[in-house]
Amino acid sequence: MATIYDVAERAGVSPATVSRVFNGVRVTEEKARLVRRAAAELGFTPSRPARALRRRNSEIIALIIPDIENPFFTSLARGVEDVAQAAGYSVVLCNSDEDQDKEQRYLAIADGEQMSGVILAAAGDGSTAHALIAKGRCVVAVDRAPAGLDVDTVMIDGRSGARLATRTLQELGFHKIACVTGPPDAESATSRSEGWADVVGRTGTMAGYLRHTDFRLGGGERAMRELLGLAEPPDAVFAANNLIGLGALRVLRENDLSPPAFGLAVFGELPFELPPPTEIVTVQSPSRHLGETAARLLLDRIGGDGQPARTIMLRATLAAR
Amino acid sequence: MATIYDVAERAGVSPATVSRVFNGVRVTEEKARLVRRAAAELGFTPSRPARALRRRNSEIIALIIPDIENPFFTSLARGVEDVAQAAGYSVVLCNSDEDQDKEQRYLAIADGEQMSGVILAAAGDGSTAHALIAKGRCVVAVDRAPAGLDVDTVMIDGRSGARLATRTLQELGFHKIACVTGPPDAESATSRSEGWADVVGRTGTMAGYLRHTDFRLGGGERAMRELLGLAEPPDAVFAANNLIGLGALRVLRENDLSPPAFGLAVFGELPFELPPPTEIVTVQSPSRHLGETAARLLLDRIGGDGQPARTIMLRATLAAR
DNA sequence: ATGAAAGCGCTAACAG
DNA sequence: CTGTTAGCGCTTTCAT
Repeated sequence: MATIYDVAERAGVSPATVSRVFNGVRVTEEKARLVRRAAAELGFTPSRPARALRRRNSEIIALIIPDIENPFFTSLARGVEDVAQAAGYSVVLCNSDEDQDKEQRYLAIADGEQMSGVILAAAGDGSTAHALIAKGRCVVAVDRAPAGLDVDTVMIDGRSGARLATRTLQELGFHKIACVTGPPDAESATSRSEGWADVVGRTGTMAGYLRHTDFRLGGGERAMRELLGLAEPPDAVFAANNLIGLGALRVLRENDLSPPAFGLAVFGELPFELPPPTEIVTVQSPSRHLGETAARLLLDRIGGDGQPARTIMLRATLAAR
Repeated sequence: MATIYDVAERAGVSPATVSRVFNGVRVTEEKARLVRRAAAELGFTPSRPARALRRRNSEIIALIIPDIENPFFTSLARGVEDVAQAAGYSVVLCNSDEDQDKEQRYLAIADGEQMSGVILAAAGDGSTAHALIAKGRCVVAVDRAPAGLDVDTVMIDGRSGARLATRTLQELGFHKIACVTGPPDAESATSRSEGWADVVGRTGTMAGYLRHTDFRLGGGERAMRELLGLAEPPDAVFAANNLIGLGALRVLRENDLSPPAFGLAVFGELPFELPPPTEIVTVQSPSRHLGETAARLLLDRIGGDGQPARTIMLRATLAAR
């Protein structure tokens, strides 16, 4: 492993000069050239740990997401990555697997690793980030606002998106619209069911039509089965995320109730867009944009921006059908 | 930021003892307790850069994949993660976006960051990894064997899987079977088209039925359109990966040729399994297993295993229909 | 503009 | 078993 000393010796300059060249500090063009050549000849790569140790900051940002197999989060990750890359930061993707312990472990790593900041899509109530924040490290919450965490937050306006979806189902002629959403302690879950309730509540068909489950395929299947088993089953369902929607769709098809025979509205993009024909009402969540925005906020903070915490709401839109 | 010196002082021991406690080296239980308490009180987290600098190794492994939005790779990532975690390693996920430059940049980071090793699903011919290997760092190739890179490699036996898929189409009564595969310089692409040729070649219908494109949705669409435009179009197609398959499916549906009217076989799992009914022949690639195996090989190497490079072939299997 | 030198926080000999 | 000490490779004053 070549070091700046090796490079310095070979180039006939001091280590400090080598460091300067690699950090864009002004140096005579001639010496710079010498240094670059020597570095290339030696296959020199600066040691990031050494630099991080010295500067107490690693130019890495951690992105902690609860499910790497969910296209919503991978798309979000792309957004983060694009912005971070452009600013010279690397992104470490951490998959918490909806597990608070794993999440905590990753937060500890982000801390110990002296990473510049963390973008967190929290599993559960995400209280685990407090320690980091207390140490003055930059944290941005995305998609899920952990209870009582005073940080910049980027969210999807779930309530208005849910209203949009539910209203569209009504316009399509459905009137017994159920709702399957995520766990009651997740803001993203409750805001969406609230949007649904805004539209459907007054019609008085709420009894038993609201289901909380997990944001996964299995949850959607289970809830859909329960709904179909009701004495008076619904004629349509609003699924609060893509996986729930997919699970519901599966159960519907099993029961020969494919849309549009049975109304289905889904919050969030389906993977790769299912091949048409799809008679499904889709509310596109701007996942990539969400990531870009979160990254930008985080970079602001890393840059020393000290204003009070902001919350940004991104609106979901009806996909063309 | 508390350091081991702060902890040592507070606990009334030497810094070395603190270090020992945090590294599982034997220390009197009493002192250990003292240290742990002091550390907790100070909110001490060991500095990973400092440790990495000193030990010249960071207990991080990089996983470089060409497309984070492809479920094949996210599933592979899960496999890597599970094994690495269990061994106390963190995984850094890097998305090269099928871009050699990005890939190179990530390899440089992995080097500079003194990461313990790299698992690489190379974009293109991946020659870019040579420098790393020359420096004696551990590299394992996965899914794609970069030309002339002498490292452990984990692959899917694409040829036999492709044979399986093509033969199944034949058994279903299709006899003009086309093949859409990836770029000719990707081993994963050519091995699959070879498997297809093994089965179909003798029937003499090869003329114009083999298409090379990229491993993406758009590539599948384009190739499928071309195939349908042929004077004598095929009656079935073997898609060499999931995205190509999805693209082909889209075009088929546009043309009212949904399977099973037109035969479709796909190598690799479709996202979340498309909701049934699916009349598609699917050859499941053991993506997660692939990741687990690669991680295990890498950990072996990191552990100092010096045997000659191994190549492991994992077999794909026909999914139940 | 450049060099000398002092650490950043930790680990690993080496002594005791 | 424990403490002392010398760096790991880099950045960054402070002089020059």
